[in-house]
Parts: sequence; structure tokens; C-alpha cells
Amino acid sequence: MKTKIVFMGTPDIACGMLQQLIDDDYEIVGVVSQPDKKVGRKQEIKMSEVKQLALKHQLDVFQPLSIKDDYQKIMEWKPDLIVTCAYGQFIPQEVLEYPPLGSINVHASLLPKLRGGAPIHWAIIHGHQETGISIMRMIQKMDAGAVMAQKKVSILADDTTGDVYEKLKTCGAELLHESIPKLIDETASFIEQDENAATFAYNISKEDEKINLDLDIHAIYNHIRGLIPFPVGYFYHDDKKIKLHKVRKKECAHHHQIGECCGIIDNGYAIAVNGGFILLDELQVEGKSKVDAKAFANAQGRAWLNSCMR
RNA sequence: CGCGGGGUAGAGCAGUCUGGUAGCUCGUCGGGCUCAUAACCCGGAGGCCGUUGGUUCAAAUCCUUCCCCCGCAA
Repeated sequence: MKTKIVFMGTPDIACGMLQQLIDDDYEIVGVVSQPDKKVGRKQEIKMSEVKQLALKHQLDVFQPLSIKDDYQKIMEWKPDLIVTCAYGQFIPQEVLEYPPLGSINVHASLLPKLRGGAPIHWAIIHGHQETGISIMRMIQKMDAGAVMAQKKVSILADDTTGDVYEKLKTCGAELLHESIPKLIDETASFIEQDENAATFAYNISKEDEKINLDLDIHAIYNHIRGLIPFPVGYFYHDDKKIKLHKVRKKECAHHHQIGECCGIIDNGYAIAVNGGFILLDELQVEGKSKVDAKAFANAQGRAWLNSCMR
């Protein structure tokens, strides 16, 4: 008899896990995801990525506004196991304890490091050279349950959050594929996390997206690439917000002011910082569309020469 | 009717306030120069100035209708 699983998740990365469960031919009795949201200027209704994938495979979808007091449906599905990945709400104890095989979560960091909603972004912003996937038991405290499996992934010097995200999506799916059989045949072993070593990676706030040009070139570069492709870092020129979609760095000595616009260097639009230049390959000025460095340098970038970003 | 910016040559922009020959940088095409270049020089092509109606002798520019793009807020 197939193991009955309820999957709970919302954004794209969770789709990697759901797809793996589908491919592994478990009986997915239901999928729980965040409610459809109005999004953008036009406030169009958007279904979560997980919901879209679930519907494509004709799975039952449940979207409680607040799962805290609306979870009966999950019990009715009678799951043997609950698998979650970036669902977005705290799940009541009664639900977590219901399945005989327990409730596990796929988290994109090497726990106990980087607990929270944005582990990939913060791993890069902090300049880490490796991160990974952890699969652990769900408990009431965020990402604090005993860990049953981990797998490392390296972060290359120029990787963006998007790059690492793709690696982790694949890695997570593989680890999940290996782990569930161990739960079923009871060979899984769980190790409690070292609470003293815990660090946190909370969701990125507006303030976190602002790039501080006073830092050294490496910190700035890590900060910017850690926010690509979403939500994207920014700084200002006068009162105009400049969003940074694609950048490189060039370490070298120079005599420019911090934040000074220096025109095209190595095909990128150069901004002087401590220790070298940040080369903008794709940027977007508030109210305008995204443009490449050359296009930007033709008009606006030319006018801004010798003035400073801040 | 949430707030704001914008639509001008293939690209990025100026011109709009104060109506009067369609401009700049880049690309492209042709020619020239150089050992050489994302170098430089000369020349050319390419626009219903987003759309509708109006004001005017005359509209990219002023008033009006609608469409589309973007930033913010949610």
C-alpha cells in the first residue's frame, strides 16, 4: 500500500519537492498552500506556484486563510506523513502530530545555521562559501526540530541567489527522495540541533534591500548578488531609486569618491567603491524599464558622470 | 477611481513649461585613415513624436478620449 502524504508549500522552490513526491509515486492525498493573492499594480489574482503544480496533476488543494484554526481538512485526508517546504504559516501541533510517520520539513540551509524565511539570500549576503539542505522534524519553534539528513552545496564566488536556489532545489529533491524511505522503514535517525549555534535568516525587508556603498567592495558585491534575481538591491541617485539586476566587481586602486559614476569600464557602468568598482551590467532607474549598461551610458549615465550614487 | 514617472529612428534619451525646419549619444550601412583599436575622420539610411477628438494660420509641445510600460504602496 502506498504511503499517503500531505504536502504543504507555497513558492517555486517547494515545487521541486512536490514534483519529487509525484515522481516517486507516493499517494499525495492533498496539498496545502497559501491563499491566492492579489498581486501587482493591477491587483490580479495569482495562485501560488505550488497550487499551480498541484492543479496540473489534479491534486486536492486546501488554502486556509489561517491554518491556526482551520485545519480539520488535513486530518480528513488521513496522511501517513506530512512534508512541508516553505509553506508560510505556523502549523498547529495537533496537525504535526497526526501522521504516524510524523511531519518533516525541507529547509534550504545547514541547520542550525540560517533558520527562517530567507536562508539562501543571507548565506550569500554574508559571504558564505557553502550552504545546503536540511530535512528535519517539524516542531512549534521555527526550523528548530531534530535533523535527519543534510546535504551540502557550494556557493561560488559569483553565484547569485538565483544560481544557488537552482542547485538547492535539485539537491533538496534528491535528499527528500533518499529520506522518505528511511522514515517508512524506520531506519531514520534524528539528531537534535545545537541551540547555541543557531543563526537566523529572516525575510528580507525593504531596508535590507538598500545597498550601503560605504562598505568594502566584497561586502557590497555579496549584498547585491544575494538579492538577485529577487527582490533586487538598490541605491539612490538624488531621489531616484536605482535597482541592480546584474553586476560584476573589479578590484583595483582608484582616486574616485565613494559612489561616483565613472562611465563604462569593461563593458559595465562603473560605480566607485572602497577597493575598486562595482560594474553594473543591467540596472533600472525608478519609473523606467530595465536597461543594459551600454544603453544606460548613452544618455542618463552620461549625464550622471562625476555625480554620486548613495 | 490608491500615489507617482513615462510612451519621440533599431537602443537609450533631450526637446514640451514659453506652439513656428525633428535633435543628442549609440547601433547600422557606405567610404577614408592607422601596424593596430568598443580609436578617429567623412557621408548615408532610418520618425504618422502611443491613440482619439479639439483649439490654432501653425501642435511632439496646449485641452480632451482611450491604450500600453515602469516605480511605490498594498
